[in-house]
Amino acid sequence: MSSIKDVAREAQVSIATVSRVYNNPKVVRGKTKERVYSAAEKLGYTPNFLAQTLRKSIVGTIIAIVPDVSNAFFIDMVRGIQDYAESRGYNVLMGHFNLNNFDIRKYVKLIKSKAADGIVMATGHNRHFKPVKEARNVPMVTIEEEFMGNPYIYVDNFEAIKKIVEYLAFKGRKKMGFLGFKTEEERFEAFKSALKMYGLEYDKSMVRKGEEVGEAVYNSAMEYVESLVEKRKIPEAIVCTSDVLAAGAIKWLIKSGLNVPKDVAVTGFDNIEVAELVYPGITTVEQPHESMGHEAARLLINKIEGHEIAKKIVFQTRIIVRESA
Amino acid sequence: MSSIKDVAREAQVSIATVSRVYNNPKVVRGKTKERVYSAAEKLGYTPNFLAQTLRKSIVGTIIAIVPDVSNAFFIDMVRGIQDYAESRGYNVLMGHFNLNNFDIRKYVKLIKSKAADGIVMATGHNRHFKPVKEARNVPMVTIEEEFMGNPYIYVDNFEAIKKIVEYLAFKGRKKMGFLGFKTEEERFEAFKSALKMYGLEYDKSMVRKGEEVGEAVYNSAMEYVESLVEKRKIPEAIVCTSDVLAAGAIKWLIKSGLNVPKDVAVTGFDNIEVAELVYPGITTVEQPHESMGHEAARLLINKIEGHEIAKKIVFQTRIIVRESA
DNA sequence: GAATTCAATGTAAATGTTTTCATTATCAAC
DNA sequence: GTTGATAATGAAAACATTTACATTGAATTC
Repeated sequence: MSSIKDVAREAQVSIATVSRVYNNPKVVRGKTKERVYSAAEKLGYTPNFLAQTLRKSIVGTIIAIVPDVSNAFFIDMVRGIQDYAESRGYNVLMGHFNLNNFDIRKYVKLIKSKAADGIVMATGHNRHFKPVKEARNVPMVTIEEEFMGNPYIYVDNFEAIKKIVEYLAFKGRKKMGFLGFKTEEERFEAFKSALKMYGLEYDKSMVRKGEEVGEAVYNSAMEYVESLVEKRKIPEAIVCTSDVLAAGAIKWLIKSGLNVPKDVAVTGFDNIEVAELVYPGITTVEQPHESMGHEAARLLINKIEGHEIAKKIVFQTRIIVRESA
Repeated sequence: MSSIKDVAREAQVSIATVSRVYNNPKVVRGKTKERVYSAAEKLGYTPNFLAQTLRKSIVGTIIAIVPDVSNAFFIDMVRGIQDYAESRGYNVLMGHFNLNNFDIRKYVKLIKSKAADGIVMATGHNRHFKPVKEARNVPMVTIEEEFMGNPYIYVDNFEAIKKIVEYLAFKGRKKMGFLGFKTEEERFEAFKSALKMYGLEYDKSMVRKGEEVGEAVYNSAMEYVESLVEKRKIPEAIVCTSDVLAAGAIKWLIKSGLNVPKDVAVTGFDNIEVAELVYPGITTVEQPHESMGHEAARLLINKIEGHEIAKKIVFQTRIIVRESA
């Protein structure tokens, strides 16, 4: 690989001039520029990124940490992050983690060692991670939940679930079940509080909150439906905390000879492709994943570059009505 | 940020010794090591990644380029890449592309500028990208198809489709349709050739090959089923080139009052979560996405580190039988 | 006690840039 | 033809490391 020195020699100028041609071309004479360009072309020269950032001490890379869950909406989020980062000239380093052995220190180290400038962490499990002192001064933005006092992007889960329950209540459904995970406390609280708000009875036996770690989403839905059928306590509606759960529930309800939505209405959360793909299509809450990623990256990069940024950005959701409810 | 110099001063040793403590600890005396460690601890020192790699001229970063399509299996692939890269101490930089305006030169530049060491490109559209001369000596491994003579990871599509057709023929299905995309030439050829092999008739009116670019997968399935129903030419089986297509087809078949699999059997490709999630579950071909990513990363890193590597790795597939066929 | 080894450490060059400051070239004005 | 101003360029320091080579000091051998 040829370096700036080689180009300088070839073009018969100093290395400073070559550098200027790339960084501040207007200060160098047209003819000299020509010489430098053709020398660079001839030698196949590309400025060395490492040397550049070492000298300028700004890296231009952010880390996106997403959970080790093949959930379609994380891709959209990552794309949002990546797209925006690119528009600001930043690269995105992929990080992912297993819920059961996540150690953010690995990523913090990348920041401290100047391999990257900041972190976007996209997960709904922040509360389960203990704060690490090393992460004190690391530029960080989280999605879904706050973490260590950093700015975060947030979807109004409470309002979303309230709207769902309201919609179902409006359609005349009274006995409602809930299918979600233990970690989704906010959504569950919203569910109970919405029931109360609309004067509906809360029946604990129609609730399942699975362990997120290591439990297949699909199995959770299956077991839930099986237990309902066994107990002969079929709700008129089931509020699910994801489209995948909803799809699973629908499948097993149909298999059990029940009709969706006639016997049981089912709602999802996320509005991922699956919601449109299954039959009946899933009525769900749309989360603007890509925009969320976008905003997260924007906040982070602004923070990295020393601008004042918002402490919290709340996204509102909307209900997408399909056939399942 | 404190540098090696500060640590050296604090520990009263030369910077070379500090460096050795991190890179070759066994050559430095226990007591000295102690002093250096505690100085580093006190100053919160982490070796500067940029300076390290600049000096050592090995970066430890690979780029993973995936299509700008939220297809679930790309996540698995990326995870495979990331997982393996991590095990070898490499970082993964995310790249993605739009089919209609992809320019690999952007990523090639990252390699030339030493921001990364090599590229894994995961797409089934390589043949549509024109070779760029800049990419000549860039370490690169592609998934699904060859590109510019680079090593690649490959799934035996021909064999896979043959097995599917065989399975359907064995189940007594005679009139078969095909739903895929124009770019999936190999799978289509396999379909036709398998029909011939089993003495079945090829009916062009039961084939749809959509334009991949810009066309929603879901719509493609819908239009396909609608046209079949309209023409009153319902095949006994439909071979789809992805699970998403299959799910869409199933949905519209059911909506049209047909029974899957009784009236029409439907098969997918990929074995992504959706295949399990919908009702009826989709009989499909499993592609080992994660392993493919894994292997791709392995090949690439070995190449980067100068080892001899295979020109091509072929993965075999297997049929996963569910309810749809 | 001098010579020999070898372990531990230090010195300084090298990696490829950017940028400050200094120098030289160019040109207009007198 | 000086002078002065300005435009163009160069020299060298700085960024934070690693590492080949040199030096020191202690232990071992005779």
